[in-house]
Amino acid sequence: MALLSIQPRPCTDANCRGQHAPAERLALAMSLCSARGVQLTELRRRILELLWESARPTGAYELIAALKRRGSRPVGPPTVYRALEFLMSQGLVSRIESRNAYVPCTHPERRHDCLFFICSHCGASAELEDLRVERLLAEDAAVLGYRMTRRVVEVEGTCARCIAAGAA
Amino acid sequence: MALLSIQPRPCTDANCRGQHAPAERLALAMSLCSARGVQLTELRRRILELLWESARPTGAYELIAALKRRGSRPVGPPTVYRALEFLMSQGLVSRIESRNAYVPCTHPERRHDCLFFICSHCGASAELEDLRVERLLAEDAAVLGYRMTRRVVEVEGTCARCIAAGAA
DNA sequence: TCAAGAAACGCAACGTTATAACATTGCTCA
DNA sequence: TGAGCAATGTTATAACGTTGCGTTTCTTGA
Repeated sequence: MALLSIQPRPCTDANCRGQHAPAERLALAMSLCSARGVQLTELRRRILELLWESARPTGAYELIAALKRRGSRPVGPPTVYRALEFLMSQGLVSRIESRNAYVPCTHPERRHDCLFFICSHCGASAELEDLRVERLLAEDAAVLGYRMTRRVVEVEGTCARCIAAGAA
Repeated sequence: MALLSIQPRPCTDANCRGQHAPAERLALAMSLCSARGVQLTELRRRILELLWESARPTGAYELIAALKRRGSRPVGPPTVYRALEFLMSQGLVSRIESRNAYVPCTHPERRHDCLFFICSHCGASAELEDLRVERLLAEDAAVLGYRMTRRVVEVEGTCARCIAAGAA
């Protein structure tokens, strides 16, 4: 399940600065962390790479199994969850709430909550930024008197590939 | 924790038809089910009532405990999860993904995915319908080539009451 | 350069959420 | 009257996540 060969997911952002090749992504992640005075340790980097290499949102226990397959000595759940928490705190990874799974962020240099589109057939996910949605949600929050701190927007459906392949 | 006295959550919908009093809500749920040829059984009704009575999204195991407290003979997790699945399939209940918890829908007669606003301080949630958000998400899905089947929109923040009460 | 403190990690045990697999009940209807 | 079906019960286990505490590694500053 998942964690295949290296294959960056397509960028759907018109303003993409082109940092989606693995080497560039790693360089970006490292430079962001060092600029912020935090450590992108070996373990954290390996987990981030595993997420980059996966075709879809990946669960914590899948990551544990993948690390073991890669020959790293076994790590327990707390270790992986701590690394994921760190990566999320740095905007490098997002959690997909509806799947209990994690995806790498395509634009960690911008701190925001993205929209996620998840294919219920193949499991793949796409990330999108839409300021109009953010504005509307902020507006609705204000109407209700809420001070907004976090957005979870996850759209489930069938992706173009699976529709073409005849999926329901 | 939760499941206090009966206290319908406020309706934030301008077109509200006023069915939020417990008796009216029950009548509406029963009439919807019978019109659809499905059974709102004793167990399903009790669980729905517990959700109505709760001040916030309620977990499955909390419901199990609440049923036991109420003197119903003990039910196991599969039983509760099946009832919740039924209630969700009928639009009577929604799942809050970011909390692993369940809330009753204020407008079960309209089949749609709502926006949820959740207070990270007191845990209360509010439901809102916003066609503009739905339209934008549908549009974004179309751009990506997705056929949308379900929306999860959960905004976390601090509610007006908690802000007033001096919460962070 | 080395002690002190902080950050990261390892580990065992446990808690929480959800489902699989199979048995039972009770009702309807030919 | 018993086959068929929906709903529920039972047992076990899978899947996801956390607590608590001890050890290692890194940083920092005299």
